Amino acid sequence: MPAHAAASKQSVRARAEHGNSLRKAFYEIRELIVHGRLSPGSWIVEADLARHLAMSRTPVRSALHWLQREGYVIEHKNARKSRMVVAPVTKEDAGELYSIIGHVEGLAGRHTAVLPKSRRLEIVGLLKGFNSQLRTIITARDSRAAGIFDLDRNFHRTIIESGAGPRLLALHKSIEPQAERYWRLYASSIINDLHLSVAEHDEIIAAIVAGDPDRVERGLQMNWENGCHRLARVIEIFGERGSW
Amino acid sequence: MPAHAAASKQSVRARAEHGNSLRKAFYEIRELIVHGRLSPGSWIVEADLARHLAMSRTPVRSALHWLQREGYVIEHKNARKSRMVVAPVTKEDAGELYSIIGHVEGLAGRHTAVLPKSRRLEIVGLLKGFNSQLRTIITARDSRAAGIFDLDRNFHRTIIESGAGPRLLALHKSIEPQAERYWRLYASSIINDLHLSVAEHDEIIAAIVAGDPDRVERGLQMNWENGCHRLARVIEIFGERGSW
DNA sequence: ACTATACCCATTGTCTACAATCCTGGATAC
DNA sequence: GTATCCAGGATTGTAGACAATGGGTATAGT
Repeated sequence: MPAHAAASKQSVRARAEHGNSLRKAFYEIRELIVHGRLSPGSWIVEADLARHLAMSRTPVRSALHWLQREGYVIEHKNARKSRMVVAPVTKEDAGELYSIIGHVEGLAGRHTAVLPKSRRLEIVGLLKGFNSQLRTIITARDSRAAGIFDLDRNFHRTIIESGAGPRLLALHKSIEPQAERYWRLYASSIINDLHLSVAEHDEIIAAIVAGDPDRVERGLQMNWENGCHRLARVIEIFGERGSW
Repeated sequence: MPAHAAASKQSVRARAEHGNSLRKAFYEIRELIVHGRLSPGSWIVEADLARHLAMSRTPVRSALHWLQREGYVIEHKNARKSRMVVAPVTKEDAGELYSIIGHVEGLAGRHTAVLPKSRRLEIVGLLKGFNSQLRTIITARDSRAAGIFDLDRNFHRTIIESGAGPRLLALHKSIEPQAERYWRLYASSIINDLHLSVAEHDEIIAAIVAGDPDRVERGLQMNWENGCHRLARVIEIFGERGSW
């Protein structure tokens, strides 16, 4: 079948790209927002994004709706026309966001706390690993923000994935990445307080070892709440917009 | 401009419908799911829904993505083709859902609890109204499920809208309607236990009057947790699928 | 110079067409 | 009789076209 063979050659590329545009658009646009390449408050034009991502407006549009539902993008509605803008960055928003994440993680943590002891110790092993890596970075005064953020995220994600059911996990996955925006926008300054967060992580680990749901929940909530305070101080100094 | 005039005649209808399809699709499909007209676990075909709603697949498709993000619809992914099915109804899911709602409302309730006293009393006035209406229905043995559900929803929504910020409110609005599915599927049996829920509402009211955030949070969480237990018993008896 | 009005362009919301993929059913070979 | 494979329909994913709307700008009138 030479016809088939010829067709398959073309479809190698097509097959690889068909059905992935929406996902790709979602993650790429989210990346743009989280990394501040799309400045908070700036106005989004579907066609521009579509060109940038080399795809049609259809998947871009859907992706934007997802992002809107999750709070990365907000809608200026004039009658029935919706202008989308990148969600602005404010102290109030950070406070609410961090508080929600803290409570969501707290709820998941409660379940983690009552897992069988063997499983808990397994988890604690991972957590201690992440935390000691963080300590290493601190003492080395190595300020590669990316690595730090990933370690912190892995710490939390490990707890949540162990304890949360599918709904709670999905909720966490949709909310938590938004904290990354604030991390990245104000990272350089947050890093100085990293040792505080690491200490709070130790408390959380201890609580998991003890198998005390209330204590785990409180620990996680506190970690986020304190993180929010630390962040608020920085925002106070540097202003609310993603500058540049 | 006769051409313009002729065009405007056509556009009277078009103008009324332009830009509302997505919203309409979202709410109508959600309604279908919540009311059980789309049976849990059944397989969704975009084109069928589009025909049913008298619109093209595009807005339907977007609406389905929203619903997927919010958990009304889940995705059976085979490679890169996603088949959407109406989210099944299970005891586990109900438990997780109710727990999440309880904690989200609890968090909002904390803020409500620390509002100025005058505002709190104003809120409490509304709440007492809803609750006394519920009592009336109970004593009258009037089992119009719809009214009961709305009253209960208004009770909770009043608290949340008073205390929650935009993010938390959006979160609540996207999660809470899913409880309605369970209400409706098993309503007839839940109503018998309504007096318990009403009593719990009284405790919540008292906590708001006292201005005690912990107590308000606990009250709301308990209300949902107990509701979940009551629901679980019913599911146990009637089976997990939306029958009919 | 300032305001009001009308037009035009930028942008969004929807629709239709097409490409890719999956699933089912039947035909064929063993 | 059963297993396998091909074909065709059914369904999803993307692209591009088109209609509608809103805001900005140029122009004219005062």
